[in-house]
Amino acid sequence: MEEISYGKLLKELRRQKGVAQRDLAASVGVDFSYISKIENDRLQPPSADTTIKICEALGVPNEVLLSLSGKVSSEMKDTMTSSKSAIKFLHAVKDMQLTDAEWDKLTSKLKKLR
Amino acid sequence: MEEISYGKLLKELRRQKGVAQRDLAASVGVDFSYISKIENDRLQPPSADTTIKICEALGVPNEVLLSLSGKVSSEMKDTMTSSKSAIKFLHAVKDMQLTDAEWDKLTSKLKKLR
DNA sequence: TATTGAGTTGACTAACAACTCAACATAGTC
DNA sequence: GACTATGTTGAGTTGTTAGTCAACTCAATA
Repeated sequence: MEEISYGKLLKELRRQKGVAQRDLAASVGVDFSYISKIENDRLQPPSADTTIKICEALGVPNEVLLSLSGKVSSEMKDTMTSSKSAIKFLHAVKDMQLTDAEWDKLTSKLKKLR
Repeated sequence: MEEISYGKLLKELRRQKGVAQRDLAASVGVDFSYISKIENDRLQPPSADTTIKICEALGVPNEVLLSLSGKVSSEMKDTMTSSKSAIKFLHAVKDMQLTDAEWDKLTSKLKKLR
């Protein structure tokens, strides 16, 4: 089950919406040539923040591209490293190597926490 | 409840073991002057990888200093961004702004998952 | 008092991330 | 066949991270 690259997916999404690289770049706030390189996988995926803006500009959920980018927003990093308990959790999680199903279970447990 | 700084704790741990900065630095693989600056909080805590080496050199669990460093190993980052489900979890967690107690609860739920 | 061991400090740097800028190619259209 | 819209490429830029190097201080000891 090959995973599609960030670039290929971005190109596909952008074309689906019928948006030009320049227009997308303008609404995201980057140079259009950067978009080109990203789409052709010449560069690493953009920062989490830029990816989020891209998703917003294209009207797709952030997660679509974020999960392919392998990046975490600085905000997110702060959330996860702000307390010892959070870091302990991270370690436990790393040691367990959760499956997707387990992640989902954990998310629902999380929501029941309040 | 003031939290001790990374530097202060490192200095304390190192002295407890009776190790000189130069010796610690040598076994970690950094310049000894770097250790000095870290201990006096002149620089930000080292990378997660270096912190782990420091803990190993001093014979204390990684978590002791890692939790104060506010950093996440690249390995950890991979764990957290490797799947869409994990990323969904991260978003849910960010939105909730968990307390320490809640993190601990979540960790115990995590352990009961298997 | 010279030397040795330990720690501190300022200035500098290498590597990387996340881009920009300018030039060019290519296809359609007036 | 010039003009326009779109995309690609190479080289360079900016900021940050994670340190290094050389010079110094201070205390103990031979």
